[in-house]
Amino acid sequence: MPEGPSMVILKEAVQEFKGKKVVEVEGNTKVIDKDLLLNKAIVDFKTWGKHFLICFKGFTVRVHFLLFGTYQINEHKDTPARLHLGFRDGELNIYAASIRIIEGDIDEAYDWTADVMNESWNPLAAKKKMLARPDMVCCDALLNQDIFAGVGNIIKNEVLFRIGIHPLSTVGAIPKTKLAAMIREAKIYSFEFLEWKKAFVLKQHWLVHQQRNCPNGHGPLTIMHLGKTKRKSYFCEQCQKRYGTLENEASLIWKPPAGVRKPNRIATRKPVPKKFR
DNA sequence: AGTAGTGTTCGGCC
DNA sequence: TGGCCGAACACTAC
Repeated sequence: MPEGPSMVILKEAVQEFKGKKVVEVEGNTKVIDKDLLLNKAIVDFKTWGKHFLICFKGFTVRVHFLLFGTYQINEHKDTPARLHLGFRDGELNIYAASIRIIEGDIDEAYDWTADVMNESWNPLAAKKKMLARPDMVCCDALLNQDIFAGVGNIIKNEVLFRIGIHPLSTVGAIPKTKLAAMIREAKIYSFEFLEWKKAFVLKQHWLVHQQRNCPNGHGPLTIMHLGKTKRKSYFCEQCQKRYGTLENEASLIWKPPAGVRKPNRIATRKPVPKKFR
């Protein structure tokens, strides 16, 4: 769900509700005054990076799906929705997402030039932002939503492999052609991601992300949690060149704690049989 | 069947 | 004041 292209898919999928009046508001979100939305018409749907935006006159509902969020259109699960919008003919259900209201003009709230999927995406602005932080490592730069809104861990790993740059290379030290390639590929890969995801063939195009071996035959990939973000990087030491030196290198390499892991779910729930969904 | 992950925010602590 | 860290969130493909 979470990366930018998935938000574009969602936006396209809900076009039938554009201009339609919300006639029912439910859900366990705590931050929405349900009466605020009731009987209001949806002016537009927008996306900014990983944000899905439901625009009303004078305010916008911001939806962020984080890692686990899901949605359903004209169908629903039996679990309570975080936000349910009912229309005269149809419904939109959002689960496990972060919801917020943004007051006022949405153009005031967002820098559209930072969104790799937006027509206002500005590569030069991205270049400026990166060169303002020359010591930032490339894996952090790509995940920085102020610079590359919409880019997530998959796109990060694939872009760095495509351009042959080691994730711990610093932004200021890589050749300018590589900097340009990084910015260019962030957008190109995002749109390829979009098409592959629509065709349900995204995973089979991954060259390094969640892979074991270098696609160019260099043997096992290196897999480490890197950068301030500590997100998993998959990369090939031979294909991806490292530039620049780091004073604080140790702090940018993280190992997950060994030993007993905590359960990642609080309660188990029996899956609902498909025929009841 | 148990686990890791397409992510961000928040409070607490130095 | 601010950076760093862990917890929380809560779904599902593999």
